[in-house]
Amino acid sequence: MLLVNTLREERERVLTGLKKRKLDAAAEIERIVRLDDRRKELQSRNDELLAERNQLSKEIGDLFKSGKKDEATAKRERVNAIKQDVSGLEEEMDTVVRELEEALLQLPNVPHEKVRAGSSAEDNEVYRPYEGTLPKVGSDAKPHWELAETYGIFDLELGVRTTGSGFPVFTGQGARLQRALVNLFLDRNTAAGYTEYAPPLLVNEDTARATGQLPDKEGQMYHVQTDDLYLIPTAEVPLTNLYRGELLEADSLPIRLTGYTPCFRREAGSYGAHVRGLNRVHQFDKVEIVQLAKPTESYAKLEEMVDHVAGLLDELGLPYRILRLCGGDMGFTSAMTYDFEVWSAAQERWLEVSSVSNFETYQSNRLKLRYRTERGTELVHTLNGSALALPRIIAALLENNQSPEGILLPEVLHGYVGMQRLQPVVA
RNA sequence: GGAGGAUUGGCGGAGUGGUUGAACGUGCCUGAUUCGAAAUCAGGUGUACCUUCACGGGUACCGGGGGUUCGAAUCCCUCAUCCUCCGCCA
Repeated sequence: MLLVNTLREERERVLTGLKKRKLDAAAEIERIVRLDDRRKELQSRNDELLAERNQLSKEIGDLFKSGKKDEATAKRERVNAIKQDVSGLEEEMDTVVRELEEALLQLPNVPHEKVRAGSSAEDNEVYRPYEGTLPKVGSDAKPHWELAETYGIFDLELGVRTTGSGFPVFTGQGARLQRALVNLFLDRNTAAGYTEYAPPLLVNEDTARATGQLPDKEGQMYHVQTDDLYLIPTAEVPLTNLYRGELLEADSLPIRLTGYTPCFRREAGSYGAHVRGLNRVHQFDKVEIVQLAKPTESYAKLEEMVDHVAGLLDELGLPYRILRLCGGDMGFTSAMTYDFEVWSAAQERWLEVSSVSNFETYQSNRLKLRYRTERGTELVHTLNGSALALPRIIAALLENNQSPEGILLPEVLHGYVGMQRLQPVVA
């Protein structure tokens, strides 16, 4: 959530920034500033009345002690009148504040200066292209959903039986591969200074609101109505919220967190070839990294995270490119986002496997997550990224590394999986 | 699921209606003492919002919300969390 003061003091930057999202917010910002003016006015008036009440109450106490009942009674009437006014003012203030909050909640984050304007994925900028030549796997190459049958990696039909479509059941060496990847990623992340957490998979409404899933993405989360809890769409939500409401010391920053969790997404909509197999599912595994950083350092940390994720993909030997998303394709809460896409040789398309973002103070404002500076307190910057999301990594590994000898695993996985290649389970 | 107890500042812990943002201790900061340090002594030490060019002033906050009262950390209602005991359970 943007700060009203930002809207006041950096109006032009906000407006030009939001235009990159194809959003003209001039009128809305004007309205918000006016609401905030009204809020201040009401609070000033209310504070004055309360000050008078406090003063009179003191006097009443003294008058009673010295037995001047009549004077006390007169002042008591004045206080009662003040209370009337106060309750009226507070009611109006509640209305104004609620309206203000709702309006602010509707405004997305301001894209960073370097972010391109654009309305869709078409306009994204290739930030770091793939340098090598893309692997060719021949015309008889199979997509991963066919390989999954041959090699017993996962079974979508079983998922339908237990749950419904979009809930893959990983089987045998597929389940093993999955676990191996989780372990590899967590090991690499903790080695890079990220502290490992295993957070809850269900979160309450305050938590979902603080990182921006509510109200913007309400329909994308599974909601457990009986207990009013949400299944997490990403570990970002519980991990970042671990620090909600904290006032940190400057020397504790940056804070680096990592965690493995299943992620749940309703993703109502598109069907067809693009969502076959593991390309888009309702439940998937992901290892996430999160950083809390000083504003002056956050973009350096963003680059650090990008390099870290790139290192993981290098180790896996997967061809990938890095995009810097345009304004229109970025998430609501992000100021700058890099997407990582791996090449899926049999499908001959790029698959998104990681998204690394700087949210600046957009989340920390909702989180009330600050740190102490020489001058006072300041909101920290929050960042996060996938390191990595598993299904499409598995898809790419299967497709790119298929061979007559089986699925050749990258060396880094040999120890983790306990084999050098996956063998067919059916002829 | 049932019964009881608790929730106060960085920490410990007072405080059952009035001048208490909160005793006392401890931690931390500054100064004095010291060659330096320890010890000791003195002073300071929360957050948010409103207001002010500034100095400063004001309001709110003692788990959350609501109420009683001229006045609430203190009384009432409600919710949450934690602890203890019982039940159930991976």
